[in-house]
Amino acid sequence: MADASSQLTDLRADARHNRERLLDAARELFAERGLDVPMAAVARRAGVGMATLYRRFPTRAALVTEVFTDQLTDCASVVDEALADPDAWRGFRTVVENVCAMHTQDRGFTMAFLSEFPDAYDFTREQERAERGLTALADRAQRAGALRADFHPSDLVLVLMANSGLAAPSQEAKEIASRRLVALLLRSFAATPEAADAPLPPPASVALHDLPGLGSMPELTAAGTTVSGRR
Amino acid sequence: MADASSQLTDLRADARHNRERLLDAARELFAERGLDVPMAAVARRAGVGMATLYRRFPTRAALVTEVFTDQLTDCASVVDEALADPDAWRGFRTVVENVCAMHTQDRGFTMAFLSEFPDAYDFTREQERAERGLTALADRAQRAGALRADFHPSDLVLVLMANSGLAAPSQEAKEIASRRLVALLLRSFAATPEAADAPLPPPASVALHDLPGLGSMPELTAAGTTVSGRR
DNA sequence: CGATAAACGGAGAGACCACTCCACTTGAGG
DNA sequence: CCTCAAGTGGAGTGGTCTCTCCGTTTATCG
Repeated sequence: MADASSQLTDLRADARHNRERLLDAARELFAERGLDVPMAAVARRAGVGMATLYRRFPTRAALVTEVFTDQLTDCASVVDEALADPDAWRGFRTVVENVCAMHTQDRGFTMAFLSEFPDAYDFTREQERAERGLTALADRAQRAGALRADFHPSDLVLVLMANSGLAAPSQEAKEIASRRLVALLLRSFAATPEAADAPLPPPASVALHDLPGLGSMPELTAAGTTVSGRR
Repeated sequence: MADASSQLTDLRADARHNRERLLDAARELFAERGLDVPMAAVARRAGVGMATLYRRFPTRAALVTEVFTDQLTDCASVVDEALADPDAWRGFRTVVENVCAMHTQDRGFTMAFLSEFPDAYDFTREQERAERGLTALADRAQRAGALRADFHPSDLVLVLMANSGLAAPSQEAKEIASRRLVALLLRSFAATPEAADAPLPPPASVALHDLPGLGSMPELTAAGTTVSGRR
């Protein structure tokens, strides 16, 4: 069972190097374009051939897992930090804000975080650890009278999923929207007036039009452009 | 400019019939599986050939537009109804609840609603009409002192996008989650204590695992099953 | 009922993607 | 420096999807 470590150290120097390049490339592309980027794009950005990518990461899930376990453990440590905060509400609030910010900044992370990976055991384990921590955090805030009694742990999942639904033409607009949404939801969770009446971050000023919506849906826009418009 | 109507009535009887079948099929499939269903699936469900589909709706956008303009006008009429309600807050609340419910029940509608269609002029017009109505509704609720002063019209778009991010293994779970999320957000918008302290619908009880997440992302699960697992 | 244009179905061209195979290259121990 | 297994790149295979072309069918009107 020392395979996990030996497999990596037994790798030849160039192979280990390429593996890093692949992970970097995947990290970038997942963040920018989500988990469904073509495998060839990852290989190309890493400057290696397809075979190298597939030899190192036999399935897409393997690559995704490898890329995001780091960030997932970061995520969990954010929770631990928050549990150390003497102010239960501030701890709770910061975690929600931070996790949502992470998800907004990295498109792929959201998708990975909200998914189940049948193969990725340690991924799932970290996921559960994060979940337990979050529940503990909520519990503490509730006992401190800062979090409403009708809050349910699953509401956190709701917040995460809601946050993942946000879309905007620019990354910046997306972050503004996320901050606002999170503040709105936190206000709804707050039990004390001072927390509930904290000022809101600026509105997102996104309209129904000028949304990327189907811009991220190739087929629809492609229908008009690919054939008739391209040439 | 009488083209729009004449084009339809000039259609041969069988063609008009097939056109209806295509719209019905598309409506069903868009609702179930989103806007990105294969065109062939639409044709097959309608019981017609590909050519018929493409002759009637040259682009996917044309089909989408045709399918959803009805529902969009329904949407707008919900707003008009709400404006007729003497209780400004109830009107506001009902609209948000209804629109979100519509979106949760129809996957495609959400995608269409949150998108811009460069070609679909009447679609855009209805979108703007709905937007104006919603703003008026919010204005009235604000003047009545039922809606917080820091509410901004764009927050409605936030609610819609947030709602669209919800995912769950079953349609029912999705609706429960949506109801809860909407209630949470409405609570955050409410200016009066009685509105803010209304009881919440039941929690969604979705965990981080057991989410469809990448289930709707073919590549990831397919990677493990298609080749090695299928046979 | 027969002529004819409108409408039809489905095969197929072209693009894209996941994943594999194999002839060539290169790092590392002797 | 030589050997050779480990490592590599990229062409190739099979599958899916969009959109078109064309030979056949059929509604409609005189």
